[in-house]
Amino acid sequence: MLQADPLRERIVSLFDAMSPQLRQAARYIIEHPQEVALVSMRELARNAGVQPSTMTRLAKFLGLAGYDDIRAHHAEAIRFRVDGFAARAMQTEESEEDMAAAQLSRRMLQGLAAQIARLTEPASLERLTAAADRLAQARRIFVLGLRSCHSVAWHFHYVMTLLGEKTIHLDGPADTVGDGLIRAGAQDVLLAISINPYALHSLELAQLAREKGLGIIAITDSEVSPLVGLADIAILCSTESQSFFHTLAPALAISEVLCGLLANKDRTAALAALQRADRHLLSLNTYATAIPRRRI
Amino acid sequence: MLQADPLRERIVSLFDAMSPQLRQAARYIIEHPQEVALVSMRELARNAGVQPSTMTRLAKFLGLAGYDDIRAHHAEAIRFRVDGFAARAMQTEESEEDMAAAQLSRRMLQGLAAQIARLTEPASLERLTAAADRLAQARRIFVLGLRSCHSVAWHFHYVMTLLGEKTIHLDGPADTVGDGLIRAGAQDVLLAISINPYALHSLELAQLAREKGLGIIAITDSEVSPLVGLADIAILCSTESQSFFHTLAPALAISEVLCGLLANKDRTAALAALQRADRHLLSLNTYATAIPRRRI
DNA sequence: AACGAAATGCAACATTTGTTTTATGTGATA
DNA sequence: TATCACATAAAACAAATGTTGCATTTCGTT
Repeated sequence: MLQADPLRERIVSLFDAMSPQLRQAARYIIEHPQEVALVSMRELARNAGVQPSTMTRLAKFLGLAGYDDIRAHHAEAIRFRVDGFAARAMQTEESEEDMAAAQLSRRMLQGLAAQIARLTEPASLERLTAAADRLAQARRIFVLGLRSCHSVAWHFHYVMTLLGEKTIHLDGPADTVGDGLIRAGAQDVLLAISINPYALHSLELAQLAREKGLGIIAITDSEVSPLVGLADIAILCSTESQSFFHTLAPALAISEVLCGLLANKDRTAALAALQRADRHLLSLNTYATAIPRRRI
Repeated sequence: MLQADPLRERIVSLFDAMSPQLRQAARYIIEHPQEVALVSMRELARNAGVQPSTMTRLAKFLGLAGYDDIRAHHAEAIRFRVDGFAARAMQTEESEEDMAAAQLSRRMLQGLAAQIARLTEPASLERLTAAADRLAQARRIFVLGLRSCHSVAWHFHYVMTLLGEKTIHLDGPADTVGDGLIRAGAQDVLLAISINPYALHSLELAQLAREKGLGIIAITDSEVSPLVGLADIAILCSTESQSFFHTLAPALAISEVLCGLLANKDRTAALAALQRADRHLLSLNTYATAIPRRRI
């Protein structure tokens, strides 16, 4: 609430020009900004000790169309504080219609950045470190992410293969996705990634893993995700975006943090493993830094 | 945000006993707690995709007198949070090792958020919209991302399959990665994703595509990436992270923005396509929202 | 003191709100 | 298949909301 706030400043600057009743209303709004968004205008007027019409008149006095503008502004301020610096206004329907592409892009990116930044809340960090501990203890890590979540699952698996052979990616053609679990046991952990809408197969496999005694770490999108009940630890990521689709960027960020934490548990071993992987890939000519001269 | 909250816990614990519509309403409330206090019930219902009556029924189902109890509770939560962040700093009673882990996590996440936020610079936005335009014009889009970039390529492809059949994912077993380009021509575009160290195969395929006359859009990590010279448009994303590994979160964000921009070009068509995809997947029983009862 | 203008209170208005009632659909049971 | 119970959608409802017009009061000016 200490941020620059144009409406607030306007109220203050025009305060001296107001009538006594307007001042009383304005003073109450300045001193109880959050109440404006939380109660009805009539109740606010009652609490401020003025007539309802005074609130409307105050809005017009400020050059606004009506009281709703005041409320909308204060509601936005609350959202702003909760979401960090995200520009909200997702449900504004019509504005999205004619939004310039650049504007849509900016909004999407800012939203993503805010969602990732929100993962730094203590509750999330605790779950992240707990999950990393559990994964570190496991004999093997089975990684499961179907459909849209495949990208996250595969990324985690890929990075982990650079570190060692601990992970097994539950994926494959011809409906062999779950075959990896054949030899899974109580010493192992399943890292399951699934977001709404939840792939049925993911849930089935997670439950199977549970029955087999595996520990389960979930990356999912809600406290009421079906994975939460199955998992020992569930890390939550928001998936909402200003476009048609869900976003997986926060989920990917979580996956990357888990990799980072795991590597950090034994930095020298991680470094050695990475060097070995480097040598291997180098000897296979996997990488290049310039456009290759094509053969023939 | 994730503090102990009796009503919240009650919703979660009773979630499994709810009907589908009640669940949808409850899920939205769980995932958007602040909105409950900031908008009217009818608008909340609209955003949650349920009937207004469902909100009332949810309140009664939870043992409350009416919806106003739900709103009052969430409003109270917002009022309390005003100085809640002082209390939050106190509750961190972690071991030193966890402390370090949490610190690393926070640093990584903040870094990722900042990198994505930096993509909103005008130069990036221009390239993004130009790339989207080019992709929209193309007859087909070939998507190429190997090794670590597979996750981004696949995510782009997956989302685009929900919209139509425009993309072809250059991937496959048994060294058939490049086969998709056999029938590629000048009307097509290659979306190539590659970051340092650049997979040799990606560069070879990009060059082949160039020779075949395809347009090339690149998502890569540097102005001096070998892809920049090949590409018509190169979108740059930073990949540095506070850990051992490169991050792909910004690249994924770019991919998501491109999808969003493409869908935005014809919103009604996109909506129709998504609905058709929905129906298809629904009829295949692909998704579930609860733990499935396992067969035998 | 009297006038006029501005400020204020009050009541009626059209909307919108949350709720309840009434149909309609849907899926399980016998 | 028929039946029943239940979940859902649609419509109707009273209560409240924000707004407006008008009457009253207040206050400065003459």
